[in-house]
Amino acid sequence: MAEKDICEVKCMESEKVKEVKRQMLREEEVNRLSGTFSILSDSTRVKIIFALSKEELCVCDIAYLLNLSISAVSHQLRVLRNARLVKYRKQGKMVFYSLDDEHISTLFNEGLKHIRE
Amino acid sequence: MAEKDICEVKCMESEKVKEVKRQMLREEEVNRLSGTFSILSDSTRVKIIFALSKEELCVCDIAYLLNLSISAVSHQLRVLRNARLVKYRKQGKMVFYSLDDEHISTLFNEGLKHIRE
DNA sequence: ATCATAGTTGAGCAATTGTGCAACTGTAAA
DNA sequence: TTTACAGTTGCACAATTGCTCAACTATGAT
Repeated sequence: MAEKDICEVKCMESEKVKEVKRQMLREEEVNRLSGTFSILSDSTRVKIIFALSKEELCVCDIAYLLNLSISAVSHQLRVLRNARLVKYRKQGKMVFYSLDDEHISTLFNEGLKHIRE
Repeated sequence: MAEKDICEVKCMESEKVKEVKRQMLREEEVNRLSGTFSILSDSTRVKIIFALSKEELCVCDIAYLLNLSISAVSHQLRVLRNARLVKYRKQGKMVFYSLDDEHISTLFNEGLKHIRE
């Protein structure tokens, strides 16, 4: 990031580059964008989101479906809760989770379309 | 992930859960999906993809725009190359990069729509 | 051939992240 | 109240990741 690392051709002072610089995303937008994608960048969370896109499920159901510990699932559900991607409903000792963001399904399905070409 | 961790309510043997299990994504799909999202989960790569969605740029241009070292940018460009999200064109000593995947722009813009509500 | 420059690459480091473990909360049944 | 169970949480640790540094390749100019 030192000035010396920048090439001397001055290509970066062209109109083209200035225009890109002008349009560049703000730091906050970049962070929210990469943050959103990073939630979907883990295979456990992908499986959870897929499962919840089909049915409302309790923590135990999810652990069973993913063959993972209750603890691991709960940790990931917290991530999804913090990101407001899932909501939950308590019923006795059990907690039922479901998706709480229509955008995320769209994003998720766009990703599916991508990998399926 | 031990059996003991699974609850004893047998909720996971309901028809509902069996049906989700039947529809569940294959491991390979899950990995490709989370892999795709993980490429977009880093703010540096988000900026690079955004910049390249506007213009074809050389490594130096990108480093200048992102205020990062040539090396750091080159490392990230390799990630994008390996994922076949960018292509490059050599011209003398310089290397010009551009997007090489129409899907990724769609996914990217869907993400933008998400954060902008 | 020699030198300078644009970019690549591997090693190493610091920061982040996913999961297991164990202790904890809260609800229900005995 | 006591006990059991569904789920949560903090800590620790291993694995991954992004960047720097320095050495390297490749191209062009002298």
